[in-house]
Amino acid sequence: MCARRIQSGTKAAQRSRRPATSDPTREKLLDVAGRIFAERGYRAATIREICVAAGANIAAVNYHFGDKLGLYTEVVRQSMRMAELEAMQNALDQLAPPEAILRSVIRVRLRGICRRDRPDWYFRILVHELAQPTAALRQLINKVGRPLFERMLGLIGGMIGLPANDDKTRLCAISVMGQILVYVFSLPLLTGVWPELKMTPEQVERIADHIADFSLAYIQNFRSGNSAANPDRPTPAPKLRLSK
Amino acid sequence: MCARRIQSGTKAAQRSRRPATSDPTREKLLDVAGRIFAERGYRAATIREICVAAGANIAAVNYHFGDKLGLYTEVVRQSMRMAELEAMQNALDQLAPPEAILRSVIRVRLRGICRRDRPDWYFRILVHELAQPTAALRQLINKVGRPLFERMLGLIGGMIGLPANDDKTRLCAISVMGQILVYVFSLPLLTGVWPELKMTPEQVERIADHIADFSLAYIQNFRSGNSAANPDRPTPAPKLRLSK
DNA sequence: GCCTAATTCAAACATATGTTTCATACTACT
DNA sequence: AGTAGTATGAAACATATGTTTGAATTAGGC
Repeated sequence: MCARRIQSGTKAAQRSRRPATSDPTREKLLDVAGRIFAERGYRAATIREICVAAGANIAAVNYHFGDKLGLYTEVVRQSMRMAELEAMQNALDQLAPPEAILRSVIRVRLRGICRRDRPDWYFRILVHELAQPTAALRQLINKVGRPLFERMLGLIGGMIGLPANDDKTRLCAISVMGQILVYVFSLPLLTGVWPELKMTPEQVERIADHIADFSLAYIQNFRSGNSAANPDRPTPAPKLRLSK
Repeated sequence: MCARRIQSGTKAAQRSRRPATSDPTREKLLDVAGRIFAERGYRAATIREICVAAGANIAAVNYHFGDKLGLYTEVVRQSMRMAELEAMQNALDQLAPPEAILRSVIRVRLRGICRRDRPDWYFRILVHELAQPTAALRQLINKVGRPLFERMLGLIGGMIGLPANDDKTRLCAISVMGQILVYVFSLPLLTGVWPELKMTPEQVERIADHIADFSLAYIQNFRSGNSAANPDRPTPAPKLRLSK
């Protein structure tokens, strides 16, 4: 009878007490909340909707997680654990040629986006966080965005013969990431103007290959003939740095 | 005394009655609402916040626009009018070489994104609509997304020698659009991993040039040697269509 | 100068939603 | 079996927010 009062007072206490016990309703709540938060975002998702979807009482989330933000934080943390795992897994193929690695990274990222059932929640949650930020955004950037970006920087920097912190390397990395992210950030827009786009596994594979081809055309050309990428360019490409 | 009751009953009636009268509070309300809706999205924006920012009473929006959705609809409609105007303006330079046109389109779009003061509201509103759709999304796609996409399709299709409705043309158009949109959809993420990115006019110009260079490398190479874009590609690029 | 209609205002109303409360059911241990 | 700690349930509470109401104020026409 006093347990819940302790929890509502210090939400973290209850967490440290039972670190990984298999509480069925708690697990169900986390699972359902992940789906709903990813779908609607933090603000639009309601505790009642989550609880009825999980078959739990309205007070359950408050009992197990302190408050709505506690639940959200736990969902984000869990999602990011998965993201880290995935990143570690991908880091194994370091000995392949960089072109193949880039192709693989693009494919894996794009695959992770379209499977609706399984959680790539951190990606859909990231969409909502970017539209309407929460305290979780910083963590999400550091744990999800940065690893992908750093990986791209290392890969591309090596391929174009520039350091990872060169502006040109960063611009190229953003170009590649942009081509990937557009399929998760603005998928409704794309299907709106291109109804045949269904993101089936075969389509995703084909899209990933296109993005790799599209990107490698510039990257490999840059490597060979450094500044002569586009002869018919109007301005002669001044080499000023973005960060002065 | 009965006027407001008529309005709340049929919101459109009041619109048709006074088509373009310069009502100061109505104008102020629209202006402020555009800013706030673009910033917070439809759901998170509150009528009270809009009204106090406009120096109007809480009942003003209900009196002038019927309800919150009426105000939002009007804001979106007005934004899209501007978008159309801009699109018409850009369509003038049709006689330049396609490379120059593509470069210009990229630059104009990217410029429109970063000016915080002026309304490119439809772009920031589009971000929120994609994260959390409303009835306005379909219009926004048709009026904002489709023109840009169609323009890209025509341009790129002509450059790579494929029809506008070819999958390859569409993939290329999405690649270009993705590189642009990533700077508006995930700017917080980019500044998170690259703090020096400030989106000053000079930086924006440099970024636009990079995107053009990056894209033209593939497009122009595709035009000259159709399938031999990447010799060291593992799979031999099967030519199956995305839409079977 | 007054009257009618339009507009503005402060307050109230209705609903949605996060949160709390206390009673009840359940589980594990002795 | 009995009991302490834990979990669940139904209802109530507090707040935020869209909406409405009726009075007060202003503007324009005779």
